[in-house]
Amino acid sequence: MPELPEVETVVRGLQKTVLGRKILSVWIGKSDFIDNPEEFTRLSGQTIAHVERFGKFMLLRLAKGDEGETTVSVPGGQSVAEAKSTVVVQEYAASLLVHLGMTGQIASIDAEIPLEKHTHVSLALDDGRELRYTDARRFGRMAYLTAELLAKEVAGAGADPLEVNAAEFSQRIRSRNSRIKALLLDQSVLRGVGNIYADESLWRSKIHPARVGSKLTEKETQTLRRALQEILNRAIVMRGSSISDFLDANGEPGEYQRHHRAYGREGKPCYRCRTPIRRVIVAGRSSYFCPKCQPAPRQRKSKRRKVRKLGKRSR
DNA sequence: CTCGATCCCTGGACGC
DNA sequence: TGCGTCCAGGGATCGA
Repeated sequence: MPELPEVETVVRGLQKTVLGRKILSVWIGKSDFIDNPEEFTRLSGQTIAHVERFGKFMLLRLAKGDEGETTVSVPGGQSVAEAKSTVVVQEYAASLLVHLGMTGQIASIDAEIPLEKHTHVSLALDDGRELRYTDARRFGRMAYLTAELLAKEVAGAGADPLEVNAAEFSQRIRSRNSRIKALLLDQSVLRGVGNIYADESLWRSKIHPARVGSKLTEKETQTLRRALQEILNRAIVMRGSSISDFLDANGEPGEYQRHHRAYGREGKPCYRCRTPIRRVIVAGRSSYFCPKCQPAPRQRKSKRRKVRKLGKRSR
């Protein structure tokens, strides 16, 4: 499932293959995962001026006509190179947003190659290739966004886990009464973390997934932050995790799945203490953890039990 | 605010 | 061989 490292890997691939390419025409198959398929005709004639990642989203920034990225005007006299490093760039009139969901793949493919069964969008490019989006389960999402819509889209997003500093991370986690697993998965807390890297970072920092954010110590919180960043960075280097069917923009699988220490390892020995890894559902998601290294929190609110007992008695 | 449940969707695993 | 069932999960949504 594409999370931050997988999306980053795909983005880097696209930067090598589609940057500066002009979109000549648009083909759409099934469109129920597209916000506004009728707007996609606007893609024709536009040039892919920039490709970036925002959490688990990919943003293909578009420039009108034949202008390449080097001729895009940037407000405030910033150079394009500088603008790239800012978190949210707004100088492009429109962007194509792509979310890979569970099974989405996007890649530049030779136009001669027949469409795959679950290819739903194909953009003909000016180099004889096609930028194709393929997604069997259609849990992904695409949208043609004006600068205004993009601003709305990005408004409530959480911090980038790779850039967030100690103070902000602490504030975002320790101010909440949700379980840490839920917080890590919440894209309005941190953008880009999914089930795999949440479990991996919790295992690494020896924190049980059902611990409550506000009850983590500052030390634990910072250990978690460092673990998360190290794991994400390492996973990016390894081109992501290929479980199920993740492939990068070149159709290559990643390697990081070989380094998973918790995710998907139910019943297998913990790499630290040999205790069998367990799987529980937390925040509605499978959560893999070591019951010895990651001690469970003491009973969460006994509110339910108390209310019931007292209620019966007093009424 | 926080929770769990439900839905979306299809391929793959599993049981018979 | 084939069919039915269950499960996976990111995110939206809804009721408690």
